[in-house]
Amino acid sequence: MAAKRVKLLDVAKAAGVSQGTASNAFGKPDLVRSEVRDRIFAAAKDLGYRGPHVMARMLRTGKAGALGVVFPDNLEYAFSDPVAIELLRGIGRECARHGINVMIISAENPQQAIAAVNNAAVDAFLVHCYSDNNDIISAIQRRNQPLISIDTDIAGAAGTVLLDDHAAAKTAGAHLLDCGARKFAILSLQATEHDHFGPMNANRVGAASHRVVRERMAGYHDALQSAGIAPTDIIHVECDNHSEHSAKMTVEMLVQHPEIDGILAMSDVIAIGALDAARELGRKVPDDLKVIGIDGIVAGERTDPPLSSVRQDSVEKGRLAAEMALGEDTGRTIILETGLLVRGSTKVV
Amino acid sequence: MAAKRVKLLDVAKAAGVSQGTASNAFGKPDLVRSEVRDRIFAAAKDLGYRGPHVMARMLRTGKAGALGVVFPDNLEYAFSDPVAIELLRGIGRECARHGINVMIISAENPQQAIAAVNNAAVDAFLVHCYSDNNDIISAIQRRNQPLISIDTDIAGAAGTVLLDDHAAAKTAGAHLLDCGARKFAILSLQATEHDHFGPMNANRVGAASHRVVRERMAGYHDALQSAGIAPTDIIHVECDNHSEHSAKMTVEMLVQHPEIDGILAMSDVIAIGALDAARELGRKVPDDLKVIGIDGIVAGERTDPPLSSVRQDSVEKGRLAAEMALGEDTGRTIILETGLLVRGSTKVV
DNA sequence: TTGAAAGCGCTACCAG
DNA sequence: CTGGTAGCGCTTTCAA
Repeated sequence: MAAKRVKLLDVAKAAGVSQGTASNAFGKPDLVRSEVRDRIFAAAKDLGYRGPHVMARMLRTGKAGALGVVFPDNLEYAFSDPVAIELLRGIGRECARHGINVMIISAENPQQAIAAVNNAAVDAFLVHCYSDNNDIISAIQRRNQPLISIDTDIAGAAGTVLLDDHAAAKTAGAHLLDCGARKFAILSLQATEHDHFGPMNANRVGAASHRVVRERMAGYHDALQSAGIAPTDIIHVECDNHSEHSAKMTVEMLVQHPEIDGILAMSDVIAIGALDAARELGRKVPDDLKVIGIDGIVAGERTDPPLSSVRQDSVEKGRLAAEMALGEDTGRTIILETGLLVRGSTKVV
Repeated sequence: MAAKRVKLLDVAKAAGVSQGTASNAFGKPDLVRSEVRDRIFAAAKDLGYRGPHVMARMLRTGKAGALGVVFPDNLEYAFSDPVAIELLRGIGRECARHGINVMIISAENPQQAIAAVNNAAVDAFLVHCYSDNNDIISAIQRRNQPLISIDTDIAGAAGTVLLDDHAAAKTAGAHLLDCGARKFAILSLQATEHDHFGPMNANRVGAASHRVVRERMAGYHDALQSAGIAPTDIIHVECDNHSEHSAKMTVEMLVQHPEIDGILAMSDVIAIGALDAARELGRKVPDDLKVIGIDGIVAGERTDPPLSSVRQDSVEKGRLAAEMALGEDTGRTIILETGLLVRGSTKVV
């Protein structure tokens, strides 16, 4: 029951060596003659010593052996969004390579999240967020440890990993035009820190503070503009990043604007909801209505019809972020490639 | 750049109080007169003090403020299996309620995993595994901290959360019988520490050391036995828990045993692969062939046809495990309910 | 309320 | 290679 009792000094005494040597036997075995080492291990086993105390070692060395991962925009996001999970998979893989654990900063609300950040024994932080004006991010910065930002630019970050979101969205828009769509709707991710789900007016569209939303919006508009379609000709709807919610929004939208024949969704999760909505309304995809997402999640292979998308490699994104956090060179920004993924929701294949 | 420079003592001196009082100002504000407290905070801000040093606090208090989660059977499992992710969601939710972070123990191989366990500053471990004879588990036990086991019985655990796997499988078997299936295949999860994927002979079936496999197997056999179907009349195939793999196994199996009209899969992931295989071979589900999984994952709603299953509440399973780890009462075993989920893969609905 | 001082257990340094 | 020892930064007695 009792916590850790016997300590290194006890072992050292029992083995007739100094504490320093005992420490080396565990931490740097090569520095200790094998004969002495065996004696130390024997004494340790004898006394029931469980190995160096983790927290004491941390304090002494200043290394936590863990990377903190934070999702300031949505604290439940880590284990609910498929893209976040791919990100974590990449992070986990790279951390494993380095013998480092992954700490998920978990909290119920932003205030708790700040405390969670302050209590986390980690060597660096990986932050996935949509914008950088955020108390949680400030709290992380105050810790003065390397901070890698994913999908946003954070001033002073030790590294940044991003997509070319503008290009990705432009690709999606161009593809729908190619497929013959002419009357468009954009299903946007949440545009600012405060949600305003539902139809977006021009003000709201312009107010997007989330970098990802701003860039993708501009990319869509760019693509459509080149076909003579102005932003004011486009229906904009802000959706929560859940298929159920986007399905509901899409139903309302399609009822009110039955002329829409092309839906540009800022995430595959949102796009999948749009497909559900289309099915519910009896709209034929891709004949009547074309739908394309962004992300290229695996679930998109199994939808009915399979979802076209602009894929990104989220696993690699996470891996790179972790690599930067664990590496030396600082201040770099990596921009990942994206690519068109044509499936049944835009074209009969 | 430099690490944390100014320390509590500096702040205390600057504010003209003792270190103890300064500590209290941060940790137990109520014990310090507000006037003094303000002076301390002012000094802190002045000197650029960033708040108590996490590792030092840990060493002193012995609390890590984090729960460790380990998947000894498959270290990549955490971020790839949908059931594991639900588990993590539940764990994350409960930890958030308690202001505790979640540490995922990550490693590339079992040996590294032992090091990862030993380096993890956590207050307790949550272990999801199929069987308990495992070096990683021994390493965790050596840490002498509360250990909650999920889906297996581990001797000496501070708590255990399980399903009634026997009943769950029996339910699945009985349902397929109800639906008219008469010639069965069981797609098993990996049965022992060492994989042996492919057709299982009676020896292999009997050798299952993984508790979940043993129980589910017995449950299936039980159900079918009552219809006069002996275990020897059943085709058994051991599958990796990936749809691609189970699809391949299922194709081979159905080619060799075209008479099969009922597939009992030990997980939904495996069952989804079986559906893919059936489609590939042009078998009509559910008319020609009925398929049922276990788990009730969300993805099963979107397969073609939607997947019948015996659902479990994995989120709640994780939440309960975390609750036990964070709570006081020790040694309990919780057995969660399961329930039949009828969808299109067994019955025209 | 506040102050003084004792460690938490270890690793890294320096001397031999 | 090995021994001695300082000190990582904090919280928490215990006394005043």
